[in-house]
Amino acid sequence: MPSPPSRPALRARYDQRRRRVIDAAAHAFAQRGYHATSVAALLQATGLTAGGLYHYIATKDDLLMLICDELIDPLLDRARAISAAQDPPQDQLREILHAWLEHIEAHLDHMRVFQQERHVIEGEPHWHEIRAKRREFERMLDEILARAQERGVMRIPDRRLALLALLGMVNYTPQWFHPGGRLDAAQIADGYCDLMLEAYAANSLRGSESA
Amino acid sequence: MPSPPSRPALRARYDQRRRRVIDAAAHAFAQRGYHATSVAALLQATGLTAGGLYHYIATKDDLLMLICDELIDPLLDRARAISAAQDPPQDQLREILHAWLEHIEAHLDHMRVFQQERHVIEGEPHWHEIRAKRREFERMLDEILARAQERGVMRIPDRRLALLALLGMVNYTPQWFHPGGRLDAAQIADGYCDLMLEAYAANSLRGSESA
Amino acid sequence: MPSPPSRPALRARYDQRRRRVIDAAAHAFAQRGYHATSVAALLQATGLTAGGLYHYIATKDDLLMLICDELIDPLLDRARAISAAQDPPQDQLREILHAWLEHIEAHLDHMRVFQQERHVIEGEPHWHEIRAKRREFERMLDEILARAQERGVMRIPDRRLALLALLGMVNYTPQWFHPGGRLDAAQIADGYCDLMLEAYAANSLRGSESA
Amino acid sequence: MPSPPSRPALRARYDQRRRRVIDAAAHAFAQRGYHATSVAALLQATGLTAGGLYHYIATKDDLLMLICDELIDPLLDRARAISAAQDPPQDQLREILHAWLEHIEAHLDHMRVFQQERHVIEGEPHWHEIRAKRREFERMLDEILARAQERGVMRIPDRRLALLALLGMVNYTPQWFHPGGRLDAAQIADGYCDLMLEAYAANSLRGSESA
DNA sequence: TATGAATGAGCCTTCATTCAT
DNA sequence: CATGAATGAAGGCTCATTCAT
Repeated sequence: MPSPPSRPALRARYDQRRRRVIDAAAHAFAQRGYHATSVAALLQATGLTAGGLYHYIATKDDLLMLICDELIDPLLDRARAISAAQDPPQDQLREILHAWLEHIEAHLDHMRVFQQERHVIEGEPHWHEIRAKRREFERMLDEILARAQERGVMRIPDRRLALLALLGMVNYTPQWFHPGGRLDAAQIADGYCDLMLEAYAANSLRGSESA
Repeated sequence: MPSPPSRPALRARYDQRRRRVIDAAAHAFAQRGYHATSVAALLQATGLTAGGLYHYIATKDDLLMLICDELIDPLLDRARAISAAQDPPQDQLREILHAWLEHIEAHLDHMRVFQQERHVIEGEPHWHEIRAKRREFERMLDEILARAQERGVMRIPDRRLALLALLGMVNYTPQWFHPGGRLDAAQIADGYCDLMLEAYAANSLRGSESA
Repeated sequence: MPSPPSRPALRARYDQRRRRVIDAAAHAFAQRGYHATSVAALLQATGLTAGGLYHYIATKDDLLMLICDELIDPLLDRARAISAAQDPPQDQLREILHAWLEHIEAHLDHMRVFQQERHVIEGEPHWHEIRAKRREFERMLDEILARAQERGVMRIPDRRLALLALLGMVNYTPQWFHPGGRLDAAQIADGYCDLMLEAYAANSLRGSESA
Repeated sequence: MPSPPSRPALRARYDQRRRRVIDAAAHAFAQRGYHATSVAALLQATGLTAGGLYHYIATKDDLLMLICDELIDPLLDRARAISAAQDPPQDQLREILHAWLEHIEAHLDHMRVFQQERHVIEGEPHWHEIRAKRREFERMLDEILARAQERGVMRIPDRRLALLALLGMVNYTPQWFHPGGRLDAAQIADGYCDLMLEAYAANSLRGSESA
């Protein structure tokens, strides 16, 4: 893998082609799995030859990391922005879920790969960076729930479990979501948000009764 | 793979050893992943030799199917029993979640493997049987939700999404659950059950207001 | 590369076959060079298949180290014995040269490989051990020269240069020696020994004159 | 590889750059070995681009031949001159050794490559020319020894072995020589020359005694 | 019965060289 | 002239599985 060209004009073309390679790989990995996708299959999918592919990536593993990398950063940025704006926590929750599910919708293959190839990803040297970003994202979610509790908007018996339930339902989404289906990202986000807000509504009848 | 011994005394010992092989494999696959676990590693983990291992299994893939097989049937049986007994749907939901999470707790490695190695499992000829069982389980869950709706116990805006959310949170559990931790299977089951019941409570304040 | 069998009977057969592999590789490397000898060529030379070869070695590089390893130790042992026995230094020199050249004669291919593939060998992690042994051997040679000087048997203007000249002529030998030729190892050893003893004879005419 | 420019002004610049390429390659090959030095490394060392490099050479192998070619001819010319001038053979030996070791000193990298990459060089079609020149050089050395014997200046028990010993010590020199060290080319040449003259001195005491 | 040496197709990757731009 | 993306054959190596002993 030679270093990318530094001249801007060439660099742009290089980046574009590289992106195409990464997306094609994400699609193939999502479809058939990382291990079942041979480099030969990637060559066919990209139309490149063996040597050509390795202009854009260092390793088949590396390809996996590239898929994951470009996945996390943009979502993390949006989450930070939402978290920084001091909207009411229930609004923040909805916004972050919308961002998240739109991200899943936009990068469905990448998300599927990220979910499914944990063992490979965790074996990479890069892994700790990805995990750190993941944790930051989860911490922001948790803080929203905490603020909702503090402000009396939600009453959550076990916040850790609530967070894990939320992570579970969202992370499972790529496994069944298919674009153009009955539900779009926004509807799913609203569904999950309502689910959480209703479940832990501070002023629910049962909530009031048990108080 | 020679056929198992037919004399009962020998058959018992055979079955016991085979179970030990399957469990060891489940542990290794859960820890390192199916592809990263070589047959050689399995040999070391079981203390068997190459020839010895293949007395108990036909194939490495086959091992994966064995792990999955013994996983689904007992849970499916319990679910059928719960479903057949005509308890109130909210009780059925709680019972099935308890059964489910106890199953996860008891077969944590197997569950992790089942979740993580989808691509391999889906490539097996056996796969359609497993999928059929899986779908039966999900259908039973769905029917409980449907009955709860019919009887006015729950008011679910989108039952498909509610089901998928539930599947997501439970299926995600093996990824973070660790035995002897703060929460046991029963507590998690109750947490999820409450979450669902509260979220879709028919007589919630907000539910009534928005109606 | 599986670990070698521990049962003595099997171990013997294993060691014998392994030796045959190493010798065949040494021959091929000596003939065509390390890089020009593909693993496929090694397979043909040994009659093994790809997987079979890798029962005996870990790596093609490893093979090179095996060739070198078994080369140095026996000679070093003989040199130590000669060095320990406190014969007159001129006898020690002759003995060590005989041992050395017989070693070259007996392991001609290995020696050629060792001389010719320096760059590969020096890149190996094992390299520092080999270098240490090599240096010990050279130090023993140097000590013999030093003792010869001390005892007035030789008068050496520049002992370092004398040692390097000796190393040069012996190390060059594998490049032209061919078994069954006009000169055998003993004759060459004597030739080199005489060359050194005459060149630095303490009581030579010119030596005396210049003193 | 386009043909070099024919206009003299351009040709000079071309030759100069080409020389720089060859020297850089010699340095890299000497340092890391021919096979371990990729063309990419050569590009970095020279500052050229792939296309650029191939203006000056036809092939990576070709580069090796260029390194060797410019190595032998000048030394051979000097040797011929020394051989033609009918000085006493002991003076010729000294002169040729001085020329030789100065050549080594001046082209240390090239000499190292020539010594170390025998297998590659011998695979080249060009090889027979180089070998012919090499042999001519060795024949001239041998003739000097023969003349010394004829004239009674030296008494050499085995002239072939004496020649091989000399070739060995000189050819080994590039492996340990380092410019600016304790010994310069002239001192080494004298050391080797004295070594040979003393070893085979016709009128040595022991020589006379043993006769 | 139990062993472990052997199989061999297929894997990922490299790199000297070319040629459209 | 110069560029650097692309070539593609060949490389070393793996590993689930078999079977002679």
